[in-house]
Amino acid sequence: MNLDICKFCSTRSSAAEQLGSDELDKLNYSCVKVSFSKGDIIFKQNALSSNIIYIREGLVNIHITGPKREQILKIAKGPTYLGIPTTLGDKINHYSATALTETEVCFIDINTFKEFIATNSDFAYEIIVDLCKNELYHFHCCVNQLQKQSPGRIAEALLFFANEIFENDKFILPLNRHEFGDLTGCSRENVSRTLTDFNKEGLIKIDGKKIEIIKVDSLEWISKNG
Amino acid sequence: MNLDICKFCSTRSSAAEQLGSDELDKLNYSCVKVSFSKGDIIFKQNALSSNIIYIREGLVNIHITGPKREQILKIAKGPTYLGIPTTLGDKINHYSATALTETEVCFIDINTFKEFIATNSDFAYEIIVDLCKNELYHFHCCVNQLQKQSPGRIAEALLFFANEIFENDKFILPLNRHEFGDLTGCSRENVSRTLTDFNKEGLIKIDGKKIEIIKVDSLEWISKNG
DNA sequence: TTCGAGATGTGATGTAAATCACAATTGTAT
DNA sequence: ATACAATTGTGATTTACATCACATCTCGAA
Repeated sequence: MNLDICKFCSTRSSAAEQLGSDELDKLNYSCVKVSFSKGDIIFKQNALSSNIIYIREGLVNIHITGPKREQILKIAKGPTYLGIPTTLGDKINHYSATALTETEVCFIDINTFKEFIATNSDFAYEIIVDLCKNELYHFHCCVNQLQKQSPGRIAEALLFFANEIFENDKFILPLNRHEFGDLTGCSRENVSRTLTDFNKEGLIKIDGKKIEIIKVDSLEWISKNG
Repeated sequence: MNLDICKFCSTRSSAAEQLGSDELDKLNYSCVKVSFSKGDIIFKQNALSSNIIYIREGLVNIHITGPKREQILKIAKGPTYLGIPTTLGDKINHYSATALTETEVCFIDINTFKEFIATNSDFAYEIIVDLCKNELYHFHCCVNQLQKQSPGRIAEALLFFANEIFENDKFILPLNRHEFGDLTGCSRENVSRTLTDFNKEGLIKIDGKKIEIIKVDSLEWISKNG
């Protein structure tokens, strides 16, 4: 698999041939590639950050410490950028990022990034569209969480994993029941109960973390109207 | 008051002197200024859009139709841009915008906007930071709505109006109780009750829509921990 | 294998807040 | 002013869901 899709990595490698080692060091510093294992913290809420994060490959849990419990804001899936608003803005991470799978990450220096934006308007456009997706997600999230009751939110989360993350009706949930509750705004117990209900009604099949969506339409209905 | 702060309006007026009337028409079309009265719909959810909206002056209610009730996502305050992700993305409005006060709006043609981004990287940067603010707001919103109970959400909304919108502890709420509930995810009755509670406890003073924040600290505490 | 810790399922109970119901108040047009 | 509609306040009832409590299951370490 070719993971060398980071714009800054490619820039570096093509430019490297014509550069002396001092300049090469400087450029190396502008994009550093790091691997994370499941459970590793990529960056922490409230910490200072001067890098843009490019998730090359892997699933990442984006979460914050809420007044009562940990709140999962979203599950990010590579390839995607993280921390652009933070790093362009007040430089303080407004959320934590934790690897849910083996994850390949590029840390891109802010100045390198800014230069790239300035000389490449298509890229700026691409980023804005990417941020757009986030914005839409959050609009979704807000309505979802506010108005639907728990079965609706849980159904939506299941469809989200099937459609957006795994692109498959059969998948292994990368969260435990507690974390699934942190994502959907439910208690651990409520998640359990609702999943077994869905199971009994034949909407899904569960075997621990292995989940199979059976009746997509019914789940979609619950997600929209439940 | 000088309202001519729209980048595209200024471009037009300075360029206009050297242009023939055909070219002028074309440029006029690229940025159209419109006034809205209180209650007017600026654009509607699900409608097609090929314009970026620049709110020059005024308060705008950003809302969507949820499964159960209308949901207010945020109160936008000019000067600010709206619809950038929409117009760069799938061109369908993902929310409605309704004027809460007299509002001055520029409708900017997408091509004009794109050209401007391409030739002005500072501007792209500015927009990304602006979108960033939105993203942060929504993170806030999500945790807020999910984990706090209603007094906390209502306290936060009151502080939001005082600090962000009116920059004054005394203000006239631009929403009725029902709409205030749509913003905070509460029923009309719950908003009433909570506000009278706050009033009785001396945290605020209410006279219909006139609200005065008395004990900021207490409200902040409730907003954070309530 | 056995053990034990963490994860999960499930019933009983408590509670925040929606809903229902109606009264009181305010605003608005005639 | 009068009438009527919309908004707001407040009590009573209902309900979704959290919390509590405890049983069961899973899985890794000894």
